[in-house]
Amino acid sequence: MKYSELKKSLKNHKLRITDCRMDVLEYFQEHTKAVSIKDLEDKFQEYDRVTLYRTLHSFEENGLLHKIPGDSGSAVYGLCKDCDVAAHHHNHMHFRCTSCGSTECIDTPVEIKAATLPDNYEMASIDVIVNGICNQCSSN
Amino acid sequence: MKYSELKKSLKNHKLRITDCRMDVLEYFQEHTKAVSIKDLEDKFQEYDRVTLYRTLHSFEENGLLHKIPGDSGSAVYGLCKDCDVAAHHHNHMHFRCTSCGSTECIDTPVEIKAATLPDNYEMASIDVIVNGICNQCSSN
DNA sequence: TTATAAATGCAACTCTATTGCATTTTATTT
DNA sequence: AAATAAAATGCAATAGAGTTGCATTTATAA
Ligand SMILES: [Mn+2]
Ligand SMILES: [Mn+2]
Ligand SMILES: [Zn+2]
Ligand SMILES: [Zn+2]
Repeated sequence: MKYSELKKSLKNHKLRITDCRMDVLEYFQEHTKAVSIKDLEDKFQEYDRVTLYRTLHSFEENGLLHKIPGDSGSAVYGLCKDCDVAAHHHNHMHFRCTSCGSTECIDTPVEIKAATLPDNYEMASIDVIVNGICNQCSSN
Repeated sequence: MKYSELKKSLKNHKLRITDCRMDVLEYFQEHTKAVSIKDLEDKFQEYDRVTLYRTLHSFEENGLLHKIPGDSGSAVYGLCKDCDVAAHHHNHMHFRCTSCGSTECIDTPVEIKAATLPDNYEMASIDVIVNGICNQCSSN
């Protein structure tokens, strides 16, 4: 993605333009799989760990990234499609490969039927995580 | 649950009978909400933290407990219904209350239609996490 | 260009979880 | 009941993920 587009994206999400943010956003654009803080630390050794953490937080806060639930360990993040500063709104699911450990957003729309909850439970949102073997791993 | 029942349950799952395991298993039986290591540390100060961790691991390994995916922070565990040493098999969903932070297993069966995945992705299992307000919080 | 607010780097710190090893306990065999 | 082998426990040290405070630098707007 072009430099000017990245910049516009940051501005649209009310974020100041900094080297770190530009580089991290570009990195996300270039990768289909979800990204961990570890990935960023390895890739961007010129930035402090804390700055990378704060970059992820500001991106999440302002609707550029969403945190993807995982069993534990390190959190992973995926690019948002249509979220903004005001609110996140997602309806896609996530795929976690048990072979290579990668996680990715799956955009093929899935009908998630409103869950049947017991009385007095109010649903706000739903996360669906599919576990299995990803395309890359299944072809090896 | 009776002492003899707890004991039988441990034996059925190929686990040796120890004080810590008996107490922890009983604790899980008495609680409907998912339990964190923090809960156990607070409750069972007579056992070392490491022992509690190892208890959770052995229970998970042997089909007594399942780990419930969470955004991050500390892991939580729920009692298994019909799992054994050989394998876990779950088809229930989890409810996470955004007000009190609790997580619990929801047993009302939910039709989770096989997700439409892109080519060459193989699904093995699926986790559904519903976020919202739990019954206790909604009545306050 | 200057002023203000925000972002960064660094060090220290907290919290969660794991590992190694000596000791104790459990289950099994005699 | 006593001896044995295997497993569980406690303790200390270590590792890893993430956060906080503060001085310095940078981005934006006046
Ligand atoms: Mn996603
Ligand atoms: Mn459950
Ligand atoms: Zn894979
Ligand atoms: Zn609640």
